[in-house]
Amino acid sequence: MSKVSKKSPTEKRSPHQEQLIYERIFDVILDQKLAPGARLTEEALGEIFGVSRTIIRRVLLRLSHEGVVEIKPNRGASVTSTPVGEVVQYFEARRVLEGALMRMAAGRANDYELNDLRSLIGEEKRYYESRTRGKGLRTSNEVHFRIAALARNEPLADMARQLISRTALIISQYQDAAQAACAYCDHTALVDALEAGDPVKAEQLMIEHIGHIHNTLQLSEESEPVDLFEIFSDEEEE
Amino acid sequence: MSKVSKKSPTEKRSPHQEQLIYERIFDVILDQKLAPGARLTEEALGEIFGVSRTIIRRVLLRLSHEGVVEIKPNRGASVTSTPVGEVVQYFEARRVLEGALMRMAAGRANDYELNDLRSLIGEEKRYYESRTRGKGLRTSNEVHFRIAALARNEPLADMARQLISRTALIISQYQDAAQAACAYCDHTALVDALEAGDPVKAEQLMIEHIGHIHNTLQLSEESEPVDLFEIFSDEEEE
DNA sequence: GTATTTCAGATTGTATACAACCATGGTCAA
DNA sequence: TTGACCATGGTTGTATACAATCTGAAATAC
Repeated sequence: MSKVSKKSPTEKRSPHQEQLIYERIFDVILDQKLAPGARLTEEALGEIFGVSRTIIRRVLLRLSHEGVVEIKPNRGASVTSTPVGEVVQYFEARRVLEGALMRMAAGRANDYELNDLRSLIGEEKRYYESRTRGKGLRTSNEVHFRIAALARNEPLADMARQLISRTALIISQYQDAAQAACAYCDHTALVDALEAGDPVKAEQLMIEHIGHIHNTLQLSEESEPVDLFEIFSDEEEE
Repeated sequence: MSKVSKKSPTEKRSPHQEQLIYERIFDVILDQKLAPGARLTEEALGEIFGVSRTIIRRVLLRLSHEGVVEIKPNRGASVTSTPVGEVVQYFEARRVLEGALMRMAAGRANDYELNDLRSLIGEEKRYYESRTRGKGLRTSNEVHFRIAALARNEPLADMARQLISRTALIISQYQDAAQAACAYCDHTALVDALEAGDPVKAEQLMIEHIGHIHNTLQLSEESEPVDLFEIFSDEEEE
């Protein structure tokens, strides 16, 4: 009864099936249909996607390596819940990495790539205006992915990709849907700076843009998993 | 007959067995006992370490995710061989990342951490003087790991770790054993800069240090897998 | 009534069986 | 001799069986 996507026999044994499952799970998490902390049991996922636990296990392993899910020994996988205190580190990391990439990318993009980026930003705008949260967030990521690729440094771009994906999870955890509106305005400015080819300005804009995203988050600690020890620790000692 | 390390019954089912196997394989690669391109068959490794292919598979998956081995569908895993042309990207990536980390770490280390680093560098020096190549390389990595940790930014430090490991593989591929001598001199200067707390100077030293390492590599393309197309491509067109 | 123990259900950990696939070498025809 | 074809051995891909482990609740003792 819970078979969400019973595969048609024709697409069985597709070589990308693992990739597809990976994306489906990640999408569901970004859409907040699976909240941070939610458990991902292997058998259930296997049944949903019509494969054995073996495949699911590999997908979960990959997701865990990218920090999107956490795997605890004998306890299985659950969607990563980022403590408020660690959020700032991820945004600092993005400023450092994507700032550097932006500096390297300035002036290196050809017209084709720039047009491509601008049309992608148009798409992003439409998603946000139609309140399609998950899709918008993913398109926004794609913009950052492509900018990272323009620096022509595979290892750095790979790391940026990881970091951007990981941050998307944080955003979906801490951002009110209403706040998500204005990312694409910044993005247009970023592309303009790339075209102009001023490395210092380009880096500065990226750093500010990431700061803007960071500022839209509601970093209150209310619904955090409570640490009872911390709460009671200094009650009598003062 | 090929059972290298038949486990004693007492250490069976150790929770770290996977981690141990991971390290053993990585060590062997860094010691150049397994050259780039060498195949790693699952069954053989399983027999060697006394576990089933299941475990080996996970280890290989992890190694591949870190870029140390390459897994091709239906063809299995082999030690990654980095083309000469990509080497420069890895070193550029390290300059960017570790430079930033060094800037962030400057002045943040306490005396305990500094002493720890200095004694580690002493160890490193001994390994290099006694011509223990693999051990020396790994200790050298450890110095970089710890410096990265001093910036107090987990995500960035994690990425630096990945990059450093990956670069170690490149070094073992392209560096003559004889050239490996002088890393620890630079390292002492790095620690001094951290203690002094001058971010700009600290970053500059790290960038230069990584440049030094890069310069010791023998980046000739002799034993590279030859691309016949490239060789013959412009012969008649000029 | 509280705390401890114990047991059942559910879930993950590992090994293994079998299917799918690829590479190699040999055979045969041109 | 060259090229295509096919068979075979070895290796990976996937599913599944069983063992180990954890969780939670009921039962028992105090």
